[in-house]
Amino acid sequence: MSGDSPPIRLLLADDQALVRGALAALLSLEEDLSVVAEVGRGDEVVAAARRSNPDVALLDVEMPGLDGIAAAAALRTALPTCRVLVVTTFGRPGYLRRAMEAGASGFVVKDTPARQLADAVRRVHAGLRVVDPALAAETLAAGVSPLTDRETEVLRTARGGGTVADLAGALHLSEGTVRNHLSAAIGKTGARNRAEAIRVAEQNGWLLGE
Amino acid sequence: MSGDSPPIRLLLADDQALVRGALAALLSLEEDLSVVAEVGRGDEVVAAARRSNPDVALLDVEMPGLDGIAAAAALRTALPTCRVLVVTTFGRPGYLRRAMEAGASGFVVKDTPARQLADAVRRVHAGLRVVDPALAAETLAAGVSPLTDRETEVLRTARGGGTVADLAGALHLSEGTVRNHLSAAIGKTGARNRAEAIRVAEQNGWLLGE
DNA sequence: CCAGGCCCCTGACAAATGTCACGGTCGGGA
DNA sequence: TCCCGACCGTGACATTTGTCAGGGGCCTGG
Repeated sequence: MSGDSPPIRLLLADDQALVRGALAALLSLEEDLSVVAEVGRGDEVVAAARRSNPDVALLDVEMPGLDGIAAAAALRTALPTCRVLVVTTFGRPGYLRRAMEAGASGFVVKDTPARQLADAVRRVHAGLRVVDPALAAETLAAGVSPLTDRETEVLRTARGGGTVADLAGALHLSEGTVRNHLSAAIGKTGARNRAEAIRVAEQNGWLLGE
Repeated sequence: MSGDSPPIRLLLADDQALVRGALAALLSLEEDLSVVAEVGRGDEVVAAARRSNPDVALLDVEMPGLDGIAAAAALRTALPTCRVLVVTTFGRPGYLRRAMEAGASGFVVKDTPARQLADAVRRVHAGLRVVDPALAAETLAAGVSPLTDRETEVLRTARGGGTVADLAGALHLSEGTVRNHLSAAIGKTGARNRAEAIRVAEQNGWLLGE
């Protein structure tokens, strides 16, 4: 923090241009931080990082092209020295878990006061981990997704809201199989509906990833 | 814009503290703008505005307590001189329509480049209207909600994802009536499902307000 | 006054959905 | 090796959902 060390180089990834720019403005107020790249899609993160060589990347989870978790994983392998701080709207347990598994160093929800963001960045840059304690507890409580791969896939496809026949067609499965998977998912989520099951799974962040 | 006129006083309302603070930072970079109040709930807008007497209020639509549209209406009656600029994540046709009906002067989606925000604020302050042309066209095309009050209410309640019996209980209606309203809504939205109907109505912004 | 719209209810029906029991394949442990 | 679990499928079944045709009450505008 003594004035003459080079500033921390930041990459910002968020699909909403306005908040992206606003975050850039916010972070640029800090003397020791410098925004060196901004992207609006997950699949542009690695390329931009290669060009600009940031110290810390702030990634949103909900992004077109590639979600922030996957982008974090890709970034970690491409530039292992670059730390990742996930900044997201939704504090879903599964998001946090998967972000950490993907190699993120920090996880911040957009509810947190603006002043804490710069500190989070500095902490992450210093090699520390930044996680909201309450969310961490919730994550432990929620546990890993009980859904099998196929069930997850079926549920994710069902999100669009089609009939069983549609799902069967889209997934190249029999209607009966689709119904079985859905039934299993409904049971495991404790829901009474397909719709409820989708909501539960979504809130827990179980519908992400491949 | 000649340097010595007093700055435009701004009120910011957004439930996500981080973006709220970030927007404040972004707008504070402009010489002629000054953020005089920040709130995180719709039902705090009027009180904060009374205290700080802003020239322009930037309101998010999705907020706890009171949605941004309703807050805009309340603000317009409480402080008619204060202009309203709605800043929202979703460019839903119904949102724009209702924002305008509520007396908003401008409507900006969070996808727009950050640099345009300050200009939008200045335009609104100058008495002009600010609307994304593409979204305006879409709004005209989408038209007013075809749903009757009751249908809207049933659909909004059904969003939570319960069985017909649940809805009937929550709304103090007969199950048959609920089914009839749902059926009508499904027909009017062109959907094939309850779930699809909800999605369509939500995307068009037909599920807001009372 | 009457027509028309919205609201509420009933009852019956077809279609979609959810559940269950069952068999079979395949791969990875014990 | 054998067993277990995930996976795919079938078929039958109960339940829920969506549709339709009615009926009445209430209000509003012509």
